[in-house]
Amino acid sequence: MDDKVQVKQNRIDNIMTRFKGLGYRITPQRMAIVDILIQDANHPTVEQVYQKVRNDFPMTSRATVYKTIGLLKDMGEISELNISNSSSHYDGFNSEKHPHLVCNCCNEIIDLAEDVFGQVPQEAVQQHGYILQGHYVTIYGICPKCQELSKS
Amino acid sequence: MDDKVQVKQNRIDNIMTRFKGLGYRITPQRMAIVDILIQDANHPTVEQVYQKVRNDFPMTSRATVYKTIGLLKDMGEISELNISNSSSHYDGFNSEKHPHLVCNCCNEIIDLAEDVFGQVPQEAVQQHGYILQGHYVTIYGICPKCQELSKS
DNA sequence: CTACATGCAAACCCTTTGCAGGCTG
DNA sequence: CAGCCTGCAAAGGGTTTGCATGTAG
Repeated sequence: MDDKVQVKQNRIDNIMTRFKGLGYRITPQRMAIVDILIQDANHPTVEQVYQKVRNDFPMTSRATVYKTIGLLKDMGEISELNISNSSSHYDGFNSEKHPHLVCNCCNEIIDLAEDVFGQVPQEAVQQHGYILQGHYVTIYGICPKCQELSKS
Repeated sequence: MDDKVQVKQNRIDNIMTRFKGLGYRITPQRMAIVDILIQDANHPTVEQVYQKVRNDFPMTSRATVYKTIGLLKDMGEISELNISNSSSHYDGFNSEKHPHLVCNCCNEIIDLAEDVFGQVPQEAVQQHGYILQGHYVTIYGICPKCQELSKS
């Protein structure tokens, strides 16, 4: 348990170091935004990040959230999930490495273990002469909680 | 070859019959839109469908295309691909059954064979108590044509 | 005559951008 | 003082909606 917390903290520190190295500044808001994206296992949307940052920094604007998330995306530190056609969700870890399980009812998004699909994408791609760059897997279903709710 | 054409034609006929059964009318424009979505293997966007319909029906508006595609989506006859965060692509066949291979360079989208992943999604989902409803797989890479182009 | 179909324009949502002012190094 | 950071408001792109008109059954 403490290990996981430590891993995330290290990740945040690394990101901040890279940030600095690229000539960007580390501000309290940015710290908070990065924190939310990495700590939060819920793959938040920009709006959700925005609301959370505002708990601590009420003056924060959406533009700042968008801009910071844009930087992190360009740095390859977070990835964008195109789960639905409305707003994008963001994953603080590499989304190509693990599938996502989405509840069609409450929209909960949970991470599945890495490498469930092994070499399958590589083999599938080679047949078509493609060079593999990544793969995204989204599985849809109904979560246990929503199954319960639908019974009553 | 002729088989494939026949399969698609049957599919179009079935959709039209369902359309009628639901109380909707079959108009030349709608015929054309359904035709494009089913015949076209390129997973077109609304804009692309719009442009194509306009070849035959220059007065067609975007709204009509959106509304017709909306109906087909609700009927479960076509599926929406959230490949990128910009405009949606539409697949005339069940997208849960086959992965898509997308070229990061020219944005070509091709269908891979069905069932590449077998029972993997089912197993992954059961561990979390979910009821499986579907899964979407998108694999990204560089297609042979773009590999050639980048060499020169 | 009722109900659906169409085109237009406006509204909407999410995201990006430009700009003026503020702050950091 | 150069350059990044912020908030605001405006613009942008894709999609949806309301309404008046048209048309099929």
